[in-house]
Amino acid sequence: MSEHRRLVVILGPTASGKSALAITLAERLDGEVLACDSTQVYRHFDIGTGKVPAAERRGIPHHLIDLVEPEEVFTAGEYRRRATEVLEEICARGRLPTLTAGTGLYLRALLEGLADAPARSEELRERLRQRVARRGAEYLHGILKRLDRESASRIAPGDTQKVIRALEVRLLSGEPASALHRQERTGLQGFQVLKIGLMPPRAALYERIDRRVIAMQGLGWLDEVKILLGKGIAPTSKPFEFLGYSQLRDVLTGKMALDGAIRQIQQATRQYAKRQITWFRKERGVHWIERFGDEPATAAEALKLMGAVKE
RNA sequence: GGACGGGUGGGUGAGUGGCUAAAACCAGCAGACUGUAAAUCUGCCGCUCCUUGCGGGCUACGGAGGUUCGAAUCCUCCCCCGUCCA
Repeated sequence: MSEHRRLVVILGPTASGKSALAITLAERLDGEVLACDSTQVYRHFDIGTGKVPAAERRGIPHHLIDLVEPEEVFTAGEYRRRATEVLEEICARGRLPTLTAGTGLYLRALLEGLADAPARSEELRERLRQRVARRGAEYLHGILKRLDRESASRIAPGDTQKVIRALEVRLLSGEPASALHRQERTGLQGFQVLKIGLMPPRAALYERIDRRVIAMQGLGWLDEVKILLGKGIAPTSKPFEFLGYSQLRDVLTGKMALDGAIRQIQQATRQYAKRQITWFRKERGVHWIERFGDEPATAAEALKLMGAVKE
């Protein structure tokens, strides 16, 4: 019964056509779309994060988008809570949840759960960061080596961000992160999950990325950034770290020329796509389709996988 | 025509006699990653051979010669590029 609830996950690198496929499937199967994307949860950052405009959603409800303001911090744990709720609601309505996943960590957090570790503490992080500033990254890694040898051996000394998180966990919980990570976690319960992975040929994907950046430009991306800055959103807030937003911010403050910025955004996006591919390759139980999500053949194959169509 | 400055590996750019297949950064390739994840980090990155080693060989710093045990580094001529003078 509860196992009869289904969840379709469409995962893949940026620009692989996840949204298009999700909308097509949702239309055919009475579904609703939910995003698994760390950037689309931010309000006002629309064009560059690739949110599907309302007019192009063909009436399909979209969830887990525009959850927080730019100055807020959003995390994988928060995503998991929200996504679980939304999933329940969609199922209660008797509809099929269709998840588009670009953020591997969030997907894992939702499907497999997170360790029972403490949430981040800004004060503690600040103190640790100051340590790094004064004594260097190696020093902080040395402390971790003393408090949690196993994590220290897994985290590169130069990876201050991860060293700080491991120390934070150890200091706040009293237990090494490595031990907490070994504990049983409860993942998503009661769903039969079908994972469809989009993996178009690399060269074609990169071309599409390049073209999409230009297209976003044509949609008024620069103006969007101008408005964001005009609203007084701190240029240092989280979403300004997202692909393109930092470059466009620099264009507006005269630190960079537009054409150079575009080239840089294209490049950074290609690099990001590669990182996503590296992550998703390890994801288990994925039905890979080596095509873009907006190709008819892809939808046909996906529908077949779901047993919705027989040929 | 003359005077300087410069031509280095895919790019930028250090290097002024041996420690240099040549810093650093970028790009590229591969990878890691359980609350910042569109983030953060790691490895490789001239060719080639094998007994895979702080291993061997070859090629490489505009071109051709030369000096030297040894040259990207010094000398000569030539070819390009930039600036200035005529």
